[in-house]
Amino acid sequence: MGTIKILLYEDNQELRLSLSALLGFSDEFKLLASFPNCEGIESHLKMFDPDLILMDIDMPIVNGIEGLKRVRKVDNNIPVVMLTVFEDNKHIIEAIQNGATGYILKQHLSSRLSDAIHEALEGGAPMSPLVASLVLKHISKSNRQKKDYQLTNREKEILQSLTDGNSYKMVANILGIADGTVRTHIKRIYEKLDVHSQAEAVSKTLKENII
Amino acid sequence: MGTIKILLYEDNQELRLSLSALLGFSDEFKLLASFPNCEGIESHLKMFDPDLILMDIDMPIVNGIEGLKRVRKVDNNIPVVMLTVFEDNKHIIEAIQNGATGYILKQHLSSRLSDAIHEALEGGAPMSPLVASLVLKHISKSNRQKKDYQLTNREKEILQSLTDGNSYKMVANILGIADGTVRTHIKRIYEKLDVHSQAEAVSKTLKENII
DNA sequence: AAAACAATACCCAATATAGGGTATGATTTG
DNA sequence: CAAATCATACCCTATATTGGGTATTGTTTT
Repeated sequence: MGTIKILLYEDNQELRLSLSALLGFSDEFKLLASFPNCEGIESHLKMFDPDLILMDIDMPIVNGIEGLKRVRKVDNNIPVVMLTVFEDNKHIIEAIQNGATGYILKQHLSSRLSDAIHEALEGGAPMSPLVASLVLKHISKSNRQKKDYQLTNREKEILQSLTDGNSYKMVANILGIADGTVRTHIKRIYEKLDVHSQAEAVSKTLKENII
Repeated sequence: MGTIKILLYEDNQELRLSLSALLGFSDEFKLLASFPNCEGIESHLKMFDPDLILMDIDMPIVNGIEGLKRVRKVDNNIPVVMLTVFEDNKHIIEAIQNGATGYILKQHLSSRLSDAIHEALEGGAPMSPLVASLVLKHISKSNRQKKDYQLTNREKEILQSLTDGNSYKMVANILGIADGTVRTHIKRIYEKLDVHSQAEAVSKTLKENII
């Protein structure tokens, strides 16, 4: 494998220099250029054709999240490893949702940078454990403790079917029971969920992950 | 800090032995006991009071996911690091959703185990990069590319309001326009989404993240 | 400037849904 | 074994929703 060509976005000059030095230790890395923010990143991509991008998040003018979005508009594959001093929940999740490849805390840079670059190029997602922990919490939060509405199994089946967009006649057909029976169940479901229409029931069910 | 007390669940005897050896290299680790599956894990917790649990996923009788659930029922804090040979998307996500602390591929055990244990105890989430990558994809998939149904702004507003569970009369009130107008918009929305009821529209909207 | 689109508003009729009942057999629970 | 719960099924009526129209006023686009 040839040299790994890297672009760097970082507003802090000191860190830019030390990253440059860090990458210079090995001649498998080549720092093509570095910029103090993501302005014009689209043209940088064309101009330099990098293998990987290292990107700070908190930068003036055009920050890392915005930069990441711009990159992803034109290239969905190039690894973008985010760097940050802050274990900033919001930014981390936002970066990940926008397709960041990995997320390294600056405090771990000296020990992890080289490994991280290789991992990113091999399809992995280099991540400081503290970052990973935030991500995990985000996930398990998102299927957080669902309220228990004490629905019976049959009621859950019916609510599920309603939630799939079926009218109650369709539900009756699908489950092979009479319309009236579906109605009875639905009445009870509405009582338990405290809703008064199908739309509300579907909305509540999907938003609260009830089933 | 004293010795780190560890419980191990792993059905493969060979691996159990090699893990035991691996932990034995450093006297900061103490393997309290190991079991071929998670049966009786609740009483093991009481009996041994471990600092950390290492757990295989694929085990007979009571597997790692089920074991993890049982642990989390009685203790939300103890780190549980999952081990697996398979980069099995489903299991990984399921484990994480059930509160796994970290997730190490067995192929990385010899190089990563010791670090992983420390990271887990320090509140981090040790994760093989390939695992992390799956997790990230899971997250960004969940806010994936939304189809464009070419709704106008007004239509989006109205669909949003419907999706919040409002009837169209309520929508009319909220937006300060006549019922009939809401109706007209809704008709067009239904056409564009190709649905034929509020429930279907709400369902499609929430499931496909349309707004 | 003509054509297309967006947002507004109304008409009618057929169907669906919501909320109020009652009832029965089967199963689960105390 | 009695009581409670679950799943089934039906009745009635008022209201909501859907699908089919037409129409006016601006605003964009061509």
